[in-house]
Amino acid sequence: MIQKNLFEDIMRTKPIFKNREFLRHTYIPDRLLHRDEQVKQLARILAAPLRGETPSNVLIYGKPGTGKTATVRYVGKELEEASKNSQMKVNVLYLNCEIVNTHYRVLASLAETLLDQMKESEVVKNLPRIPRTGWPLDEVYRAFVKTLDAENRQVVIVLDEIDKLVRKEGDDVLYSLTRVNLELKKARTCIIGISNNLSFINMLDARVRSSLSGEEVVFPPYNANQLRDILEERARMSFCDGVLAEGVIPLCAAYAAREHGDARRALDLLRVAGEIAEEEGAETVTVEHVRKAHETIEQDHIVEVIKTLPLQSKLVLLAISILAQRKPRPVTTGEVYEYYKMICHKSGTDVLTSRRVQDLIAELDLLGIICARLVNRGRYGRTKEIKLNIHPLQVQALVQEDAILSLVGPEIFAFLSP
DNA sequence: AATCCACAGGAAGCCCGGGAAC
DNA sequence: GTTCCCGGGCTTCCTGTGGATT
Repeated sequence: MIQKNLFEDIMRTKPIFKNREFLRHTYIPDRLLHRDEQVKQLARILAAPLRGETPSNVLIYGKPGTGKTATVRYVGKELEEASKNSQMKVNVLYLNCEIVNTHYRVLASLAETLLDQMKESEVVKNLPRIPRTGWPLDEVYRAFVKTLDAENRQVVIVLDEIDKLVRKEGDDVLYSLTRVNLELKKARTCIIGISNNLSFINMLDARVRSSLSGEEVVFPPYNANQLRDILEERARMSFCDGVLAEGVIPLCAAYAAREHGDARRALDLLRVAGEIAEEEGAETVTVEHVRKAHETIEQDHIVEVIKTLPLQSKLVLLAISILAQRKPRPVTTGEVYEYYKMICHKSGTDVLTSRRVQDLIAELDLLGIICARLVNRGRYGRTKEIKLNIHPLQVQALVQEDAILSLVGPEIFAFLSP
């Protein structure tokens, strides 16, 4: 009985998606809507290499999901194409500094990408390969410079999330990258830095700052109308004809516009809504599916955050969840601390001071897992009223997954349950 | 008006692990 | 290998807060 219906059911319903890949934010579209201004500006700056000149460095700002990376990649691709027909060779090196963020690995990774791009060339054989680890920094730097300078060319270095490279004084990587032209005989480089953090520039060394911010391109958030255009374009490519009900795209756009115009968010929303509809066996995607998708995404986010919380924060959260389950009114800092101490004793964990726990509660609030409101209760002091933003039982299930707490064993949870 | 509760939250400093420099 | 430095987690100590109570 199972076998017979299994595929029948699936085949009977009409498909929702043509190709959902176009809804992923890793996909770079052939044309970028509502970013003409930025594309033009960037192209104007980056046209210099084609004339054999070195372009100035560029800093690109904008909130997440405003199309910064997509635009730069798009312009970069076009630039490489155009360079094939000109006498000047151009290489575009893309690096995400969130993933690669140490001095050593930035240089090594850039050199590696470049070697990769010139693997047909003869000179490649004489160039050093930088090992993953082991060399002193100056040697890595020399190898990097040698690789850059192997040919006559312009190298555009794109540093995505460049702010991740800056920690107070330690911007040596950026310093050496901005100075590297002085050591090159044949090649020229320029840097495109992408950041969603406007204030990071203030943390830079003055010399690096002036060098980096030769040109600036700002990416404003998309408004709801623009998001709608983007979604409509992608929806045409990804969904089967006529499966999207009236109002689906505007609602996705509205949700995302509320989240400071994040196009990624909008695309995710649309994709998840489609997936939910598919799972339900529905033939069309409705606004109700979008609402569910919105909740799912929000929920997934919180679940992920809780899972990765440090142990002590989990214990505090556990205390809050149990108290919240036991009584209807909001719990206070003092109550949480008392209960937290008890949990620590039962589980054999170190007990932190109440001051520290105050900070942990503030962090949980900031993460959106709880909602803490400062209240004055006159004679009965001043405290925070804490409410949980998700179901207590879900919190307890998630916390129970913690490796350290699972070593303690389930008896602690048995003891804690009401 | 004075008091007082139950914390909030700032400042300073300790401790420890990890990476860089020597 | 050793020393130095740095940042993050944490503690200690402290001052501030605003309305119910006296």
